[in-house]
Amino acid sequence: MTDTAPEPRSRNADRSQQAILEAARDEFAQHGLAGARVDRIAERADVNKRLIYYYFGSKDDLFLAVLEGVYADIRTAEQKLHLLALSPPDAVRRLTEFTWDYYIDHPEFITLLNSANLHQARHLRKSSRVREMNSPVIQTLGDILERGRKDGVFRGGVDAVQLYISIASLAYFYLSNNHTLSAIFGRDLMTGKARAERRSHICDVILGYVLKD
Amino acid sequence: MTDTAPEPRSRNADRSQQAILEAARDEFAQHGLAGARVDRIAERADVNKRLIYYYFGSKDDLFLAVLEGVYADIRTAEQKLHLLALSPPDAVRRLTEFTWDYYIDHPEFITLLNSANLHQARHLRKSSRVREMNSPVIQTLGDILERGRKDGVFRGGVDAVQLYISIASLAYFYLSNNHTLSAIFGRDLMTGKARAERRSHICDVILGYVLKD
Amino acid sequence: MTDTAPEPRSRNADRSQQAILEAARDEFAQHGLAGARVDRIAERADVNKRLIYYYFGSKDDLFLAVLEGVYADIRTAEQKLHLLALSPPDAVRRLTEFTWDYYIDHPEFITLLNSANLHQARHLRKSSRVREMNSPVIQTLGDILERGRKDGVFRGGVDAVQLYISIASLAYFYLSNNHTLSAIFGRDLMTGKARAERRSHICDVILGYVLKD
Amino acid sequence: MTDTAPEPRSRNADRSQQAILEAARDEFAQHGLAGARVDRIAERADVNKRLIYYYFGSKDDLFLAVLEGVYADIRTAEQKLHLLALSPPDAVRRLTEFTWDYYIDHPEFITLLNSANLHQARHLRKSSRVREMNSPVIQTLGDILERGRKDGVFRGGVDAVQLYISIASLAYFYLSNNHTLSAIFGRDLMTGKARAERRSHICDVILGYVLKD
DNA sequence: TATGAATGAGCTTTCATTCAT
DNA sequence: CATGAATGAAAGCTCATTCAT
Repeated sequence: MTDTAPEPRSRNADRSQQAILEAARDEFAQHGLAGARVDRIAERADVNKRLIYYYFGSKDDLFLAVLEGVYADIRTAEQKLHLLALSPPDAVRRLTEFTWDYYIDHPEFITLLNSANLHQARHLRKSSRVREMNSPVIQTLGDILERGRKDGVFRGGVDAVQLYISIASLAYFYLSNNHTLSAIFGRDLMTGKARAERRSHICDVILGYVLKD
Repeated sequence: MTDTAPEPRSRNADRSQQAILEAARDEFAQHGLAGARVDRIAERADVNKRLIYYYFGSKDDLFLAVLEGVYADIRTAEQKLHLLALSPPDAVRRLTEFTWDYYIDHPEFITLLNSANLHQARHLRKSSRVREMNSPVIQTLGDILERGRKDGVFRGGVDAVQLYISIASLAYFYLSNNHTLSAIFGRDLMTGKARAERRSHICDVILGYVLKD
Repeated sequence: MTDTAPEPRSRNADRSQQAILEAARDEFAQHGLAGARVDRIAERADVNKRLIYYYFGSKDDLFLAVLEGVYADIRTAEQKLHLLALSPPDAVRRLTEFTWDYYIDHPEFITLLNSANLHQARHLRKSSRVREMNSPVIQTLGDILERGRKDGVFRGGVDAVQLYISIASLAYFYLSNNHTLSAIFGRDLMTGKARAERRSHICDVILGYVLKD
Repeated sequence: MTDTAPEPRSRNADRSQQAILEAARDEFAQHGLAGARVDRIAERADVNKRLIYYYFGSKDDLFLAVLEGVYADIRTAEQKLHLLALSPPDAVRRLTEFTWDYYIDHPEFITLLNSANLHQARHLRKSSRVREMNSPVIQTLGDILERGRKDGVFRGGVDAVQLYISIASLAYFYLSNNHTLSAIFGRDLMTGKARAERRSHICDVILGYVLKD
């Protein structure tokens, strides 16, 4: 009966929480954990600062909540890839392109992860939610590699975790460090052309590696 | 005879500046720019806090000085590789292994770069010194790729900058993000064994890519 | 019945702001802008130092708020003089005596103005409030001078602004510089007798000037 | 023989001291005692900061030295007026115009005096030199007033000290407070025309007062 | 559920001054 | 006579957090 019954009391509550989370995500992404300001988060979210503490307890806990959110988001997106419906080479390419595209579309993901790692992931280790979210794509990728090997198109002995990390590496580092790289190489790595070249290069590297000669 | 030249009057000055730089490098590496504390830097360097401002002007400028230092260090180390004395495949492997080993030996390099990028490299852009330090290894790598292609061992069409970034990517990301990755995959990525595997994997990926089938 | 209206929620806020303003006025008057200490202001006002920044933003802005306050005060007092109800000579004498008495009763006004001028009134120029407070007494004084001239008791060609400044000058300088003057002339200029003589002298000078022979 | 022999050792010493005094005078005039920076004084004087302490002991003592200097200067200038050679009205006018002109030419004099007074002249009271410099012009002015009265051109009962202070007041206040006055009256009081008008007005006021009807 | 007022601890930076040569 | 190196104390200001309603 009351399945779809809206709970009027919690409407604004949900909205406030959501607004805080989004504001916090942007603020943490932009300034890092230490550089982020609770005041600015309240301002961005257009809520009273006290409310942040009411809902999330502390700046650190809020940061954790943000991290859990962005992790859940990328897992959800991975889920929709349906890699098993593709041939092994296509699946690997698809995953590689998806990874790049996702980072491009969610630049905050990168700086948030960097912050988490600066603090030695002490936030994540506290979070059972994230550990349970353990990427199911690893299992899938393992299956694909195995099938490819059986089909005679993939080389053998490839560890799914290593490959998954490598795929992420090639996209992540370029975007995460684009400012210093651009400064050092004296060329803008974020023009449309440069990005297309990188995307293509990454696929070449990954497929050049997994494909049997 | 005058080998042991009389200590110049600025001897202690140099020592103080050096001590500050090292302490700052560690502090910034550990806590990021915003999280670093000038007090702690003074304590680590065993100098009066005021002296930091006397020599470096501000926290930001000190950060820049640290960045310039670590960049100079890695450039110096790259210079000693003598890649041109090796066959193209050996040279690429050597560069790849060097990159990994350097990051392993200088973990502070990674977090410092992350901090610099969080702030959109605004520090680096102010530094003509760094821009002039523009990696000469790129030129070398280009030559190697060209020679390998002529020898018929390397595929053609490989951009030296892209390859250089990819080599760095595969090492950097693993180390930079090892905390979150370890948490997510539920296994310690920094054991001796895991590191050896990664080192080997990276070489496989890079050589798998550049070598002609 | 509701005479003793319920304390509005901001009651304490107002009280705190007022306490800060008063404490700041005294501190700035005593030590000048640069010599004033925010810590001391907090102590004098018996509020947390942080609250000063919460309400006033910065030491400079607080100084401006103080200036606006003392200007508003003297304008209010001038308004109550009802000069137009007096004969021209009485009105001029009244204004002159009021000016002297006001400075005597509000010694902080003088040092605050000196501070403002040391900083080239950059605070005041930012304040539209003060500019709008443009002394209406000037208009009144102009009317009085004109009437006196028509009555044949005042000399002609007297500029109201010049006269107003001169009236202020004769009182202000004596009080502002009384310390150096006392030191140089080797006599205490602030005894009751000395003050009475000065008050009388000022009236003589001003009236000796405006009155027709 | 060696009457005019330069003392080489003290040449630079004198020059340094003089440079410091001038730099300090400007710095104190510009920023007040509390706002002045010893570093800036050293910079302005182009001497090592340590030298300031070597010669003057402390910031406070340096300020006193500056004060003594500017007092000596104005006394010297007054001495050259030869007021006794003039008719009483001319002498009074001459002194009035001199006072105005001197303040115009030495704006630092005004802010320095304000600073001294802010600190309740505690510096001056320590200085026997200044007390001994007790303005001899007072004596002269007294004589002039007496002669004028005997001549039947001046009113009687005029106190020389009061008159001297009034002459100074009318010039000093206008210049000292010109920034706030300009802001309030919304007109620039320092244009050439405005200054000429003030100069003339001051003479009118003083002579209007002392001259017998 | 929501909020304006308030705070203690600590931040970066400044400053007059002294040390050592 | 002159100076670069160094410092203790304290300045203005910030920040995450809590109180009171």
